[in-house]
Amino acid sequence: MAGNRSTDISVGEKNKTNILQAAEKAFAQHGFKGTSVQRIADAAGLPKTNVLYYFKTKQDLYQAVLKQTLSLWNSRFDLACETDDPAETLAEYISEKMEMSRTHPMLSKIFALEILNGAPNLNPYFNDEHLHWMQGRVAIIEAWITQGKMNQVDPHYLLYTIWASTQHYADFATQITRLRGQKMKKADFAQATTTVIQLILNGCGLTVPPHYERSQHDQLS
Amino acid sequence: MAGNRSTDISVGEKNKTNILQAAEKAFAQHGFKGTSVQRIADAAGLPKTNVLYYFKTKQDLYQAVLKQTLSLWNSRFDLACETDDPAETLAEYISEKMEMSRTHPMLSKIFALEILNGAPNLNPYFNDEHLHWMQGRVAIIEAWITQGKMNQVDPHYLLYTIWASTQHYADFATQITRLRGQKMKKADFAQATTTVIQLILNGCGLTVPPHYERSQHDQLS
DNA sequence: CGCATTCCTGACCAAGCAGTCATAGTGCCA
DNA sequence: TGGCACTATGACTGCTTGGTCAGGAATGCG
Repeated sequence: MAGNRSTDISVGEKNKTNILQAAEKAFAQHGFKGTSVQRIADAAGLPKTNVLYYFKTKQDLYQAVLKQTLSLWNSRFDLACETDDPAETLAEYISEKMEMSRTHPMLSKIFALEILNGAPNLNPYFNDEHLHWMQGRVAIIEAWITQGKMNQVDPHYLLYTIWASTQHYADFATQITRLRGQKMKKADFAQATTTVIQLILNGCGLTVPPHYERSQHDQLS
Repeated sequence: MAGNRSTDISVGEKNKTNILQAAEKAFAQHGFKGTSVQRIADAAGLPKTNVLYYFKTKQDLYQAVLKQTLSLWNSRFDLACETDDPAETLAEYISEKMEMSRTHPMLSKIFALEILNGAPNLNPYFNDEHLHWMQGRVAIIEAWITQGKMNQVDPHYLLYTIWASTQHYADFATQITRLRGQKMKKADFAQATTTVIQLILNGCGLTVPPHYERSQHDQLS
């Protein structure tokens, strides 16, 4: 038909991404067991058999969604080194993770559900990567401590705290929304981000870089 | 038969608690949808019909488990007032929550799963209680700030951070275990607790009370 | 046009599920 | 002894589910 000449992607690819989007939403909300292929198909506006045509099994589809999820873990912190400024580096890392919680809450939820279920679908490859990443980051933080750049804080628990307090805004959004009476908007996330940065950086004996400081008009009376 | 004369609880009560324990474990690991009544029955060593005899529906059983879960939220912080010492109060609160994550990880997971699923089973009563609690705690923290006892930190985000970074050790135990290579022991929890306290209290501009300080032999080289 | 590949789908099936029911054992009190 | 309440359970039912299959439509390409 006319009008679609610019889309050189095949109909198959288009359908696949469409299905993946619907699946992402469904899995994030209801978990693997709680999501039926029929529900995903309905959300994607396709017959169930068509979904099974592109992804042979529900497992395959879930694995594909999970793969996207793991891209969440990429960050500029991956490339940090011990000569970097800890305050700047950590603030940016927290900022990145908060932005992830805001813009991709469903992927965060899927990861959380996977962990809660005992992570049966996280393959050894990811585990190794993850462990390797962890060891590298821990070494850098320990170097910063040795150099006297920051307080002595166990790097493992520091990282867990950063993950927890940022992912929380995606995973526990339901709870937060109920307590606030409305969903967190972009400005709320900005405020939450500065608060988390303030807490953790000060907690490490670091000074919050000017760029990440609370802006004037956000001050309490 | 002989031997049971000291147990004045009826066989029914004994079975009920037995079933509840099995259900707690199963729901925490596989969620509501992912748990079959049969599985719970097997874990409890009873025929499925017997489980349904005590709890008419799977929903009922889940609700009963969830009710236990909500007891997690009780804390000595509930009774705090603005004349209390913020450092001492918050340190104790964090300590309590960490202890909950250590001793009742499954209940924490069930709560997390419930929230992730959109909290369809949290009744309005709990929501109201929870909101009321929140408002009370926020007021106290704001008073502390006004009194100059601690830095200006948005109380809401402070509380979220405390919840997140403590519950994390229950909900994400699988991830932590894989990264460490082994489960966290009691001593590890103690260290994690002091680290979280240090981070958050320093983050608020508070001094960690001596009792909650890292002990000497835990120091890094 | 002709053929192959990709795409699409209704009908169907076996398994697992929550929940019902009829039946039966058990302890207790009158 | 009879009756009642509680406890227990195998057999069964109706429904949802993931997945198969056979056949048909669209598309691209020589």
